[in-house]
Amino acid sequence: MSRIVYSTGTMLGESQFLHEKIYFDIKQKIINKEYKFGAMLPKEMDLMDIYDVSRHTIRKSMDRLFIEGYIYKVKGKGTFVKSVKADYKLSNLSSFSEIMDSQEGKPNSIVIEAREIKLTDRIRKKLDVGDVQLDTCYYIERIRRNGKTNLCFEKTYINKELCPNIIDFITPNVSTYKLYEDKYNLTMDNGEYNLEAINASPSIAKILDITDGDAILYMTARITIIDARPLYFVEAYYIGSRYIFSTNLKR
Amino acid sequence: MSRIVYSTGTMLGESQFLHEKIYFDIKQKIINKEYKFGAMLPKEMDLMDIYDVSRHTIRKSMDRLFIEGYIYKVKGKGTFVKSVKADYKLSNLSSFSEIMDSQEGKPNSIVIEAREIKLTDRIRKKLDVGDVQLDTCYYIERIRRNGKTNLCFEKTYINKELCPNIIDFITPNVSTYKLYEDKYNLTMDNGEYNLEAINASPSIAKILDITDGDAILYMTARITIIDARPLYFVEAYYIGSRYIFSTNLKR
DNA sequence: CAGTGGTCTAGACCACGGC
DNA sequence: CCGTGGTCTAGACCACTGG
Repeated sequence: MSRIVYSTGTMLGESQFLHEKIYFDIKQKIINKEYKFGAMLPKEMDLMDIYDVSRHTIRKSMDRLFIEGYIYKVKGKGTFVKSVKADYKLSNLSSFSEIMDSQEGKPNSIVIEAREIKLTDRIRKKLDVGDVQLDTCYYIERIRRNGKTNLCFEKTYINKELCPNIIDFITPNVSTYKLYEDKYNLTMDNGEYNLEAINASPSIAKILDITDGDAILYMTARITIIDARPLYFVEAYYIGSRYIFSTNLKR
Repeated sequence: MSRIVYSTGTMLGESQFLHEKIYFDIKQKIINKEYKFGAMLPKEMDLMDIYDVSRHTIRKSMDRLFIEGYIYKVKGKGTFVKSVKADYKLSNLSSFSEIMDSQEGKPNSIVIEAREIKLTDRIRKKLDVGDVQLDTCYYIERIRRNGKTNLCFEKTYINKELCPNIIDFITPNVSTYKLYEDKYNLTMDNGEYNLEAINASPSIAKILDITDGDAILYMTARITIIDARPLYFVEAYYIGSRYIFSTNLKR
């Protein structure tokens, strides 16, 4: 059994766990082309010797590399590096990416409104768990911008149960994301997204300072926490010519 | 150690593997509310007795239930059923879902064109692996419909290397999906999707029989096979008022 | 403190691919 | 046939939770 020899160069991550260290190390080697596209990785037995760990630990590292799209396996043959760059990590919950170079102008937002409102049936369906009866929720209306360019108009409906008094902390450029995580210790877990194309109505056009009928990417999403309780529901009107939604879907 | 007692009722799936049988069984019990929303599952030790298997096998079943969003775990406390229905299985590669009730009219398509074309630089970038030099690809132009209603106009660029002569098998309602899988034994693995909203150009409007300027959901996607080689690149113009794109993104 | 899930080991047998 | 990854077992120790 040899000693552990990890890749040199930029470290991708640290971990206290063997399987995660090995995952980072092999990922590093794939990125550094020490393991080239299409090539076969050392077989599990060899990796056991290389890292001086059990087979289970090797396989756990490989599982993660597989899920993230770096390798694939063929039973009876071996484990191979995918022939093209791949990182299937889903463009996480903040998955809208700007077309425009964000070199000039920083992302910022204008809060138009932040208050408690009565729930409509439509929104209640999105925020309700079933047994709890919600009457009100927090409502935030914002324009998101890049520098002085409008990007989208956004309405957010927040589950009051999960983050009481959150509107008291809302300021123009506060990250609601950070509020959820730090102030309320909530971890966002899943988002159900819907996207469609619509023509801007006169009122939306006015808010976004665009022309009536311009193409709008209308997105709704319900974001939930770890036990699947809805944290918030958001509807957003993205100016079509300024945003692209990107994602990876596996199999 | 007791004997295995599986759920009765509708079977969700069969498997030769213990971990998969247990996965199906627990999923069944969650759906049947034998394990209720928010409730704690039996601890791993108990599940080992219930199913008469080792801890590793139990944990493998639980891993899958976790990935698909049925359960969550809290270290030191236990494993719990998510409080709301959840199935995170990504709305797989055919993830466009119709708004319109598909009760009337069946999905069908009109092939406008199917031939071999020279690659432009733009398409080559999407289909190239790097070392191989592609000169041509297969090109298919289609209108997808539901009954007599147009849904989208679609241009597909297919990697010739992976499925030679595929255009000879293209007929109006053939499933290209099935061709890839059955005729060429290719398994689609991943898709990188981009979505944006645009106003219909005069030419697109004419093809889809809509009005100039109507909102269009313009989607491009590159679909790859297991070793990450691109199988095809597609660009599609979905009539905004008739389609919604839905997906789940985790964390 | 006891109880839970998370990590890790050492080993066995099987299924599939290719020679 | 051999070599590969896939399944499964039996057991150990650790880290976090809660009373």
